Formats: sequence, C-alpha cells, structure tokens
Amino acid sequence: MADTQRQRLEAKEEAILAAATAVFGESGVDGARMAEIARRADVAEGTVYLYYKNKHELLEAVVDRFWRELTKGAIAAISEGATVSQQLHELASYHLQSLIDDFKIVEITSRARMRHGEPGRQLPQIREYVRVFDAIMQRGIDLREFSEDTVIWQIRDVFYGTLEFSARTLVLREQGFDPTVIDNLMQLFVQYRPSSQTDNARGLDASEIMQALSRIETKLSQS
Amino acid sequence: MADTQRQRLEAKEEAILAAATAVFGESGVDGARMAEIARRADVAEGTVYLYYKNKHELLEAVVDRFWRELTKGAIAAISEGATVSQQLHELASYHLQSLIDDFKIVEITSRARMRHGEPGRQLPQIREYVRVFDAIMQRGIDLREFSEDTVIWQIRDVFYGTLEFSARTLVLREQGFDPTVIDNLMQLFVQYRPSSQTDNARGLDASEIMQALSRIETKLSQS
Amino acid sequence: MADTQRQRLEAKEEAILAAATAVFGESGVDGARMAEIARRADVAEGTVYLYYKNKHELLEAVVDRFWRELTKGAIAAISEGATVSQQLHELASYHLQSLIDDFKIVEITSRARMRHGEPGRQLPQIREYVRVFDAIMQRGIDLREFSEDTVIWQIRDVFYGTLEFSARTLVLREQGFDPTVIDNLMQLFVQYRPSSQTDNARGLDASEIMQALSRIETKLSQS
Amino acid sequence: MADTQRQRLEAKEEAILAAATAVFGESGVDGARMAEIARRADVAEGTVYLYYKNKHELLEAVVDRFWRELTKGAIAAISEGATVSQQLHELASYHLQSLIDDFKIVEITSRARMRHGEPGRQLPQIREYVRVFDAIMQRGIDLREFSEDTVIWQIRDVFYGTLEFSARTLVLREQGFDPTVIDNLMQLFVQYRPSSQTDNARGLDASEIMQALSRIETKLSQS
DNA sequence: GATGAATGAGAGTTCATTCAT
DNA sequence: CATGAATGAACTCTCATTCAT
Repeated sequence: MADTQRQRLEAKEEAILAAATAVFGESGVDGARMAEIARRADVAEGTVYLYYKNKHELLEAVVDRFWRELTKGAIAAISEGATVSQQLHELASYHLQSLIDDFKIVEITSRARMRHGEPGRQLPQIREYVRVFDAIMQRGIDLREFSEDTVIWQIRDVFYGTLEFSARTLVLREQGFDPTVIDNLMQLFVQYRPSSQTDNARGLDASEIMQALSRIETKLSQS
Repeated sequence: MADTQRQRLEAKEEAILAAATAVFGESGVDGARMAEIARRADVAEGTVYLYYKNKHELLEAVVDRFWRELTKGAIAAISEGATVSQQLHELASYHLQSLIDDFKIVEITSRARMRHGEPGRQLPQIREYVRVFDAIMQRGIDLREFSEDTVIWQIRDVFYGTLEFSARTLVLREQGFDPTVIDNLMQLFVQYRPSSQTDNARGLDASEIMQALSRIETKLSQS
Repeated sequence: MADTQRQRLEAKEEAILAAATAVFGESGVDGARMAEIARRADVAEGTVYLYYKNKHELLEAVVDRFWRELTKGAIAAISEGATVSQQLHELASYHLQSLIDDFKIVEITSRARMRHGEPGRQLPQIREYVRVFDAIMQRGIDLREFSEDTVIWQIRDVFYGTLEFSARTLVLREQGFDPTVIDNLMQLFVQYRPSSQTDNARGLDASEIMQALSRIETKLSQS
Repeated sequence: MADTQRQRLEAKEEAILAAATAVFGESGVDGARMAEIARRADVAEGTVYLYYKNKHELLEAVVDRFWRELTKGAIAAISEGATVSQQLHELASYHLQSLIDDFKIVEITSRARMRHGEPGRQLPQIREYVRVFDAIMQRGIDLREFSEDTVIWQIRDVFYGTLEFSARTLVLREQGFDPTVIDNLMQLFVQYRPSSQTDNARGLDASEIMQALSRIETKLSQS
C-alpha cells in the first residue's frame, strides 16, 4: 500500500515532467503556460506546485531529466565491444538524432542555468552526458587509436559543436537525419590518429573489419 | 535643414536599435521590456512604436542589424592579400570573439525567424554572413589549396559549429577569447588539403569501408 | 456544499453582470473601464476574465441579460385576463418606463451585435422581447379586436419607435414617465380596429369598463 | 487674394468636416482616429487642431453640420405648393432615406450632446430640423386639415420615432428604402383629421375613461 | 498657418502563484 | 494530498494632443 501510494506519486510527478517537457519544447520557456502543463498532465494547476516550487524549478527538473535520459540513451546506443571509431559513430548518430527530435529543449537548457538572472552554472547532468564522449575518447587514447597529444575538450567541442550546428540546419530546413553529416565528422577524427601510418592502417583494417562483420552476423542471427 | 532632420531621425532609430540590442541581449526576448528599451534610448515608449510596429519587428530589426554588422566586421577583419589559411584563421578569430561578446543575440536569432509560431524562415542576413566563409573556401578550392572533393556546407558546419560551441563554453566559464580553440580548428582543415599520397588513398578506402559498415550496424541496431 | 460553491459562483457572476450593466450604462462601451467594473463587483480584475473572455463578451452578456430581464418583466407586467387594449397599454407603460430607466443599455445594444466590426446579427433575445408585442397583437386580430388587414411588423415599428423616441425626449429633458405618451399612442391603435363602429364601441364600453373596475376592486382588496 | 485665402481655409475646414463625418460614421466616436480623419482630409494631424480644439469639438461640428444639411435637404425635398399630406409624405420619405444613409451619425448625435459626461443639452440644430415637421403640421391645423386638438409634440414623436425605428430595422436587415413604411405611417395621420361625428365623440369619451382606468391599474400593479 | 514626430497616460489582457475548501 | 477559483502585478500597444520647426 505504501508502495502503491509512492508509485502513484511518482507516476504523477512523471506525468507532470513529461507534460512540461512537451509544452516547454513546443512553446519555449516563456511561451509555456503552467495551466497547459497541468492540463496535459491531467492534474490541477495547484498540484504542479506541490511538486515544484515554481516555473523555474519545473524547468530545471525538465532540463535535468532530459539530459539524464539523453545520457542513458547514449550509453544504451553504444555497442560495448565495438571499436572506438564505431562507438564514436554510434554516439554521433544518437546525438544528432536526439537533437533533431528535441532541439527546443537543448536551446532551453541555457535558461535553466540561471537563477534570477545570475551568471550561469554548469549543469551537472550535462557534465555527465559529456563524459560519455570523454570516456570513449580516453579509451581511444589509451588504446593508442588516438594520439596522446589529443586535447579532449578541444575535439569534444568539434564533435558536439558540429552536430549541434548541423542539427539546427537540418531542423530549419525541415530535413531529417542526414548520415553524411556523421560521415563527414568521423573523417575529421582520422587525423587525430597516431601517424605510424601504413602498418597501423593495415592492421586496423584487418581487425576492425573482421570485428564489425562478426558483430553484424551476430545481430542478424539474433533478429 | 532637411538633412539635420533626417539625421536626427536616423540617430533616434539607431539609439532605439542599440538600446534594444542591449536589453534583448541582457534579458532575452520575453524578459526585455519595451519600457526599458525606450528608457535607454532616451525616448518615450510610444516613440519606439513609430519606428517598429511591435516588439517582434523590433527584434527582427535588432537581429537583422546584428548579422549585417557582423558581416561588415568579418569582411573588414580579413586581410585581402593573405593566404586562404590565414583568412580562415582571421575569420575564425573574429567569429569567436564576436560570439563571446554577443552570445545572447545569436541565441535570440531563432526567435526572429518565427512569425507568430510559424515554422521559421531563413534569414537573408545570415546567408550573407555565411557567404563570407564560403567565398574563402571556394577560393581555396579554386587555388587547389583544398581538395576538389570538399563539400563546403559540411566543412562550414564544422567551422561555425565548433566556434559556437566553444564560445558557449568559454562564456559559461567566464573565460575570454582562447586562441587554442582557433588553432585546433585550423588543424582540422589540414586534412581537406589535397594529398598526392597513394598510401593515404588506400587507407581512406579502408576507412570508407568502415563507415559503410558502421552505417549498416547503426541501422540494424535501430530496427 | 457543492450547492454553496455553485451558488457562490453564480452570485459572483451576477455581481459582475450587475456592475458591468451599471458601468456600461453610465459610461458607454468604450468609456467603461474593466477595472471599474471589477471594483464595483468587488472582485479582482482578472476574475472578470474567468467569467467572460473579453470586454466584448461581457458586453454581450450584459445586453443579453438586459433583454431577457426585460422580456420577463414585460410578461409579468401584463394582466393575463385583460383585454388586448389593456395589455397593450400595460406593455407600452412598462416599455416606456424601462427605456427611461435604462436608455443607455438600449443604445449600447447595437454594439453587442457586432463581432469585430462585422455587419451585425439579429439578437435572439430582442426577437423574444418583440414577440411579447406580436403575441398580443395576434390575439387582438384573432379576437377581431383588430382588423385582419393589420400588418404586425408595421404597427410594431410604430409602437416601439414612438415609445423609444419619446423616452429619449423625456430622458433628455430630464422629465420622467409621461402617461400622455401612452394615451396618445394607444389612440393610434383605435384605427386598426374593425370599423363596425357604434355597436362595437358601445358593447366594448360596457364590458371592458366593468371588467377593469372589477380587477381594480380585486387588487385593492388584496393590497 | 484675401478671398482666395479665406476660401482655401474654408475648403480645408470643409474637407476635415467631410472626412470626420465619414470616419465617425464608419467607426463610431471612439473608434474614429484623429490620424485617419487627417489622412482623409489630406492635412497633417496637427492641422485638425487648428480648426477644432479637440476630438469632441470636432464631433460637435460634425453633428451640427449633419443636422443643418439635413434641414436644408428636408426643405428642398418639400414641394411648396403641395397639400399638407403630400408634404408630410415627402418629408417622411426624405427622412427615412437619410436615416438609412447615415444611421451612424444619428446614433452618434447623443454623444455630441455631452460635455464630459454632463447631463445633455438640446442641440439647436436638431430643434431647427424638427421645426420643419412642426411647421407643416401647424399649417395643417391652421388649414383645418388636422384637428385643433392635435398635440404636435405627440404626433411628432410618432412620426420620427416610427421612421427611426423602421430605418434601424431596414439597415440591420440590409434592406433598402421601403415605401410601405411611409404609407403605413401616413395612414395613421388620417385619424388626426377633424371628424364631425358626435358618435365618435361619444365613443372617444368611453375610450378616455378606459385609458384613465388603465393608468390606475398600472399604478396599482406597480406599487 | 501647417507640419508630423514625439509624448505618455491609460487601457485591456495574461498568467504565475496562492489558499480556502 | 489535490483542487481550481481568485488574485493583481506587469506587460504591450494605442492614440489624442502638443510643439519645435
């Protein structure tokens, strides 16, 4: 019974959060009306304030949840056994698609960083999300697939920056997901590879191709 | 006398635009109050409406002016006789600095694209600005400093995307202009240079195969 | 408890309507300020908008209510058993008195007919009110008190037109109700009577006078 | 030259008055914008204030001019040598047509009577207009075409009231001029003609008794 | 006299937040 | 816990009127 009670509460909180995400996404922060959020969550207006002190805290919760879910999704999207390049590819695809789906929430994120016009804080949930990329890159460096000289935060800016900008362009033109964006981005990463050239290239070819093919075979036999 | 009159009008319009730019930048679109803009422009509230039909048109004018000034500044920042690489470096520096100075206006730009919640139009002023980059790149390709295969819009996304993302990071951390961001970005462009090496060509084949395989995997994991 | 709640709501709506009627009547449509209406209804400004979407809908409600109440009052003012002439007399008196009391609301009625400058609709509540007159006249025709040739809408225009014009004159001169206006109007209706003259006149005299006297006696004994 | 000057001024004043009449008629008093009136009169906004102190005085001038023109038109519409009945018919037709054409100005007239919400004055121009009817009626009485007992202001209320009400109905239904309205009205006037019949006189006595009784009843039912 | 840019008080309306039930 | 009616501060925009040119 206590469990049922708690579950009911959590379901309500989740409903509010989902409704708020939708409305914030559609109308922006200032365009979103608390009444509309309550309506979509199927609760009374006052009820929202039982869970969140005010509109801004609701926004924070929405943004927080969004990035947490994004992190969860990113981790799920990455094949654990895959090569670093493959994982980057997967992450890039996942990120681009997510941005296209929820561009507005990303834009809105900056609003959640502010407390009454104060400067702006780092959001821990975004840190967490960024760490997914950093971990892959670090592994790449550790495995010597990427040069030791690679400055992660720099290449991270290229990675996320390019995807975000491309996503905006795609959304604006009402095009959908475009794989060439990913391909183009991934090519850039080649240059970060250590320059022991031909051997490495040959070795990389053989092993990676074989690994990829075996993964495909596995998946195909599963489905 | 007629000139004095016209000059006074233009000065007033400019004052309103400047005030609006500042206030929109500080408070965002919805946070900006018309009364505050009027106060800063040292005119009565009603006067603003003599020049701009409503808040949204004022926003459009602000955004429009911003990008036009940005284009003007970019052209001025580029050394005419310089190499393509040098010009890209100059443009990148100028762009990064501008974004750091006026990040909010860039964020706000998306709002100006909408007419009462309708989809969103391409802003001609942004097109003009982007053309500055395109022209340099095209010259690079023509001069064979860059490969003929270079797809300009893709590399453009990398260029602007990276700078914008970096600027946001820098602004958020309250750091200022960081030249290493530029250096890092410029290094990426090296790879677009034409290479006469067959090894590289062979290696590239391998990587293309990898990319193709990756795409297959991605699709399989999505289905 | 649910009843108390509903009653309280209805009381509030009624208070707003009454306040609005007064303010519209005193200041006209454009002169009326929503703040004043709210103040008189003893509610906050925003509360008015919970009941009526905007000023125009409030106006419509006021006008609607006015004519409905007028209809109710007219029906109440007419003695059921009385002769047609007597009923017309009662209706005319009631109408003249009402116009004197609420002339402004009648004038304002035309404004409620418009939806944002569009042509103008027939107000159903006015139709209903007019039907009171029509019913009496029809009965008069059926009872052969009035000629079969009587065109109701024409005589109706005379009836209401004369009373309205007289009311305006009386209000303007700050005179009150003037019974001679009614007498004069009623005399006009004599001519619509079928022309079988003297007999009819005599027969009418005897019975009507007796009826009227007995009604008076009844009422006097009741009060 | 002085004449030309004066003529130019008068032409400008006339242009303003004509423009104001049109705009007041289309948009009502509060809906009319001084800027629009100036635009239509082809003068600057400030110029209007050289001729009329404020909007209200302009309104007064418009209403004043309207009734003066109406009087002029009425006099012109009446055939000098015609019978009283014929003249009444002509006046009624002219009045109905004028009301249909300029109903809004008539409605607006009441607004011009007020000085800052104060009671309301008799407009001398309306008095003048009404005198046209009165003169015809007086002549009718003098010529014994109408009974000596005729109370002019009473019959005047019937005349103008009926026409005004009919005009409103016709305008509302977007019908045009309807001659049957005039015919119906004129028929009413037959009864004011002197009758030599004693029977009628006796019958009238009876009806007067009835009316007196009715008044008593009305008062009793109101108290 | 004529202009029209400038004014600024004031209006209608919205909506985040509260609190009695 | 939940409700939703009520609040009222705050905002955008209008427009009659003024006055420097």
